[in-house]
Amino acid sequence: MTRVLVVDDEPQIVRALVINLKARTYEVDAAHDGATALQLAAARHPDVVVLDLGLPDMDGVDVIRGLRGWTRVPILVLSARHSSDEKVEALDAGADDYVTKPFGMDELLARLRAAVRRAEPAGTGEGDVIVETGEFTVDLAAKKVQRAGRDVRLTPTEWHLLEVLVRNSGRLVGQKQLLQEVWGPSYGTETNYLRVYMAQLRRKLEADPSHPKHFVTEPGMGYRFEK
Amino acid sequence: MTRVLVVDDEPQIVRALVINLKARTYEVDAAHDGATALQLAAARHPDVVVLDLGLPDMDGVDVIRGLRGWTRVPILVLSARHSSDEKVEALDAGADDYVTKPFGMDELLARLRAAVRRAEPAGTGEGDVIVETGEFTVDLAAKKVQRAGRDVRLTPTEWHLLEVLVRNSGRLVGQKQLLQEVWGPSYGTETNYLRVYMAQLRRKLEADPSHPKHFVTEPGMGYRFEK
DNA sequence: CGGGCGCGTCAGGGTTCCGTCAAAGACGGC
DNA sequence: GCCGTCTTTGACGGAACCCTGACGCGCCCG
Repeated sequence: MTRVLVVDDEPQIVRALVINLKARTYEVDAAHDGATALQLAAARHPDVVVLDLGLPDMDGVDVIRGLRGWTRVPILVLSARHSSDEKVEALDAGADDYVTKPFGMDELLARLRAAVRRAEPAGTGEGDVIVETGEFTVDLAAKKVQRAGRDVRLTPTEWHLLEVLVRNSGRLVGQKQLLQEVWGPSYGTETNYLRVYMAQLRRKLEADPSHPKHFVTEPGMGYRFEK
Repeated sequence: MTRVLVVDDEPQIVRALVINLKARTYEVDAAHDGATALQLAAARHPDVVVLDLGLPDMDGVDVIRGLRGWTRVPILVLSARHSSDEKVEALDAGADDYVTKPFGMDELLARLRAAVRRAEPAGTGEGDVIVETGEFTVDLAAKKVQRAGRDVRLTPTEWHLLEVLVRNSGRLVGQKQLLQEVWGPSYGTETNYLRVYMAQLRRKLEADPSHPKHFVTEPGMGYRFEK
């Protein structure tokens, strides 16, 4: 199920979007100002954001920057402004598309589909969404982990953490980046979360959890997943 | 260098685009019909395609489908048609964006930048910048150092120091600059830090630490990293 | 020829960082 | 409204890391 975050301060627009999106089986969250939008984005991790630039509390472009600080989620900008400069500024700040009001619902939905489609992982054909180690296998598409032939049960947070690490296989991921990608942009310093959840992952997946081979700690820097 | 394929049958539009793109150091190919476009795309593997839908030999949407059969290259559609149905059809066929003529060049270029930006890998396993010497390799993105096939563990400070030196490969880096980049702006004179950590780096990476080949001391001035 | 300066090396101590455990709090399902 | 699961906290021992001071060496210059 695709999750959409709608951000607009005009209730009738939000209403129209929510109705149309829900009718097409999207899951929808709505925010009417920038602060709520950033908070909801962090909490719910939408697959795409529809963002009106004219918000009551902050500049829409700053909302884009706030999101881009920690996520690459597609951002589709709505705006009453037709000026070329506004469009360029929003797009260069990290927006993916820019639609001027009034807009046609069909067109908006088509642009939304396009944004979601290209954000999907490229590995549809033969791309290996499955990562194997000597002891366990991770299927990123199916969100499944197997060990010794048996499915391993992971909580949502555990899975999310595993996913970020596996997607950066072999590469060091800084603790700040991990925290922000899993818990949201305001959690850049709560390193104790990492300690607890890394321990959970190792207990569930490593052969010898106290001497991890695949989830390696780099003291003072971050963690690294190694096949 | 980013390569753009421009497809349009109106010579003046192609000309305007080519001039503007080349001025911004894009590499540009141009086609005036669909068949040539598909052929050029296959031969040159552009990073983004700008496609006019009104072509003389075939339907623009079929060009999109032809491309999407084998590539996910971003496609930015240009069209004189404002109808919503046309847009929806093109977008659902696999286009990434749809701009109606007449268009502003600034806006088009901004949309092009957005399309290229989101197509570039978030960080795929390969494609990292790797610096090699005869004895060890440094992967700056993965924060990984290998020597004789084995991973070498570096502490945060050691890594930071190595990073500054490697980023200035071949150039002399003054001790003051090194100190300030690694330890912070208020540390301009504690040269003993440098001595200690340079020794650590050499012990971990040089074949003969007391006769360094890659981390060269320039007495009284600073240090230099040599491949 | 001797002193001074800059650099390399080593080892100890204070501090930060990490793994582990347990328990309270929040959330959702029945 | 209760119960089980998941998340968030807090505390503690141990490990890793950073700073520091001392010493030896080679080079330049007096």
